[in-house]
Amino acid sequence: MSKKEELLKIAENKVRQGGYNNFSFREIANEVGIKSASVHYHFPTKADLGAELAHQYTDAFLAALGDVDDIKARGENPIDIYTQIFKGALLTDDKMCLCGLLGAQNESLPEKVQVEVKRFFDKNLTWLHAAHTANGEANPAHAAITTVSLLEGAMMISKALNDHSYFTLATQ
Amino acid sequence: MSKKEELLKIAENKVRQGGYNNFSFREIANEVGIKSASVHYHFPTKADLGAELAHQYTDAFLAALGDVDDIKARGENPIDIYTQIFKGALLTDDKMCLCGLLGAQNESLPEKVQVEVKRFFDKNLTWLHAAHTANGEANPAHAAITTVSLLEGAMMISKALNDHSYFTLATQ
DNA sequence: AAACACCTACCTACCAAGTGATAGTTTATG
DNA sequence: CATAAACTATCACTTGGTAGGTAGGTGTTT
Repeated sequence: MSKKEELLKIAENKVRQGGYNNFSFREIANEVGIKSASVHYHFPTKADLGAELAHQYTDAFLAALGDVDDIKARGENPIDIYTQIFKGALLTDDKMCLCGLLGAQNESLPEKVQVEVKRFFDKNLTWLHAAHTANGEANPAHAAITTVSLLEGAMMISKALNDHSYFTLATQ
Repeated sequence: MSKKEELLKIAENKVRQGGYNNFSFREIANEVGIKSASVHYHFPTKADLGAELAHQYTDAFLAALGDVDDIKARGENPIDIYTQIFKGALLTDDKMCLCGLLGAQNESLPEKVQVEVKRFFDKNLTWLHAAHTANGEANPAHAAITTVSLLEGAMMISKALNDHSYFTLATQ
């Protein structure tokens, strides 16, 4: 794992705990064993780091989701898959969704980062629209926004109450 | 309106835009026309300010909700009232729910603030449990967490996508 | 009435620590 | 030798917080 990848991984954990302002170049540099000035070699500005973080997070999330048609071909329900991936993110890492937290504090973010957060939700809604359509939902647009809202909200409240059982209760 | 109340009002707006770190004593002091050192007279530490902010927000929110029995007695649906109050907070102020944002970044908050955020959601879930029970729901605990999750999530995504129509779509 | 203590709500002046960022330099690798 | 990836050293600025002072009001004692 390259220093750059390490920096992103550490920054991701910090952002998922406390938002965009919850990490500094000095902190993440210390944790990977380099100097803060060297972080600027990999990421010219903090906004660049934040944007790349959200971009890679989105790509990894979509890759984990897979293809709606493939899921249907396997005889599985894509909405169940989607829910399980959200649940995994919360239970495995005990952390919020990166783009969920960033989305909530959207107004205070550099524009570069806002664009990537928007991309995350656009892609999620597109995927969910396809999934609900494949499921024969009458109003896939409505079902899509409802699905992602419920999951992000349940995640947020589980973190606020420090009790994952609320997520389980909301999604069963 | 006293200086203290002004400070809280300005801090609230900033937190609802970008979280706990999105305001400083200097900023809010400047905006009300006093010095940052004087803010410490009203709030010994930043954590005290944050905690009082969340506490007052919760009280105001509960007051706006009113009593479940009264709502039922008027022949209205308390869940509709609850939804409308959430919608009003988003549309009127164009801002996230204060405790929603704070809840998402819970891990990075001073404990004093965490306690108040927890209080917000505990009280909300209690209110919703009573509301769904009054509505004759078979599983009021499940319905309560589902209701608040959907609304908080829809709010977050509407902010992320900078388009309130997603909130409307999710709640109709 | 005058003197006193006390309180509220601010002030000035300062501090140590942390912030993102820059310029220029060195070291290791292919 | 060239490039990548780090370094040292420093910058201007912001952060929460503290120490101590002060003007004006209230109340209480002499």
